[in-house]
Amino acid sequence: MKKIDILKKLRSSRLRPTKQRVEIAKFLFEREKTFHFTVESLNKLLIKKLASKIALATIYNTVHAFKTAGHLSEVEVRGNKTYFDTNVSNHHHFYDSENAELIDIDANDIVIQKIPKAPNGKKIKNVEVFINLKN
Amino acid sequence: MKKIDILKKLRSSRLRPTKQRVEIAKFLFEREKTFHFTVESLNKLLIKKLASKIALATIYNTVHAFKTAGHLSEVEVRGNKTYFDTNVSNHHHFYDSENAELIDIDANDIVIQKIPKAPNGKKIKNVEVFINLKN
DNA sequence: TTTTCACTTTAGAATAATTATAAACTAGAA
DNA sequence: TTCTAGTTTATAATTATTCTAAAGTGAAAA
Repeated sequence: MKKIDILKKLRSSRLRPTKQRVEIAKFLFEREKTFHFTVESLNKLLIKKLASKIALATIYNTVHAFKTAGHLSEVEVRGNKTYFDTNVSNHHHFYDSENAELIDIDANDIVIQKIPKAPNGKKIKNVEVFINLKN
Repeated sequence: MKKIDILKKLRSSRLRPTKQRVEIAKFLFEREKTFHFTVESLNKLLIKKLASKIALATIYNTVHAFKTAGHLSEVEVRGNKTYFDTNVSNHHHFYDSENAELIDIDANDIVIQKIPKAPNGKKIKNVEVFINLKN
């Protein structure tokens, strides 16, 4: 993803392309593969990568702004920290608890044959499959 | 579940049947239906139910001891709090985010036709399906 | 350009969930 | 009954996250 596209992405979601947002966006979206992270891990990686450091609060703000804008998705993982994913399409996850690592599974690689109907006036919003791994 | 069975359950997992553990176990396991809770909600319910109150740290200790012993399972739910479930068999969940409520789905009510194979030397430990609900 | 102001960033305080500590208590073996 | 390892408890500490309020900045308007 080019810098110009980063700027477009930010502007299209009514987020001013500040220095910090552009740097974080470049770090997150200029990748081939999807990227999974927690705010803590992202912060550490940004400290390594960037000359000037970005305030932790800004990283929280920015990640949430990106999530709200639909540029990041939040992944439910048992435990204390919140995981985010640059893959915002409908997909699933392997979770390797030994390395606290998420691995994407394409939506087409899982086919569900039978599913219960939603209870009392509710509808199904989405179905997430989470496959825990062991050695 | 009778009191005698509560005592058995505790002893069989090498947990001394202290007053607090017995009370918490009775509250959790003397039920027809499965019960979902957070430590916070359990604490509130126990305060209502019991004359003497149990220290919050003890509730954390006990819930974790029960989980380690296999009497409770932990459910992955996005968000800050940890949910527990008295249903320890293999099963799935609906999640109604509006009421922050979990609803059990029997393992037999979901059939997965196609599943990817585990990556690099890993094996599949278990598969959890999580169905988010909306109105 | 310069001005202006709503939007942002920031450091640090505040909050919330959970875990650690260490002293007092207790179940159950001897 | 005595003794001891296991347990409970109040409280402090830790961890993740959010809040606050002051200083900074993009970009529209003058």
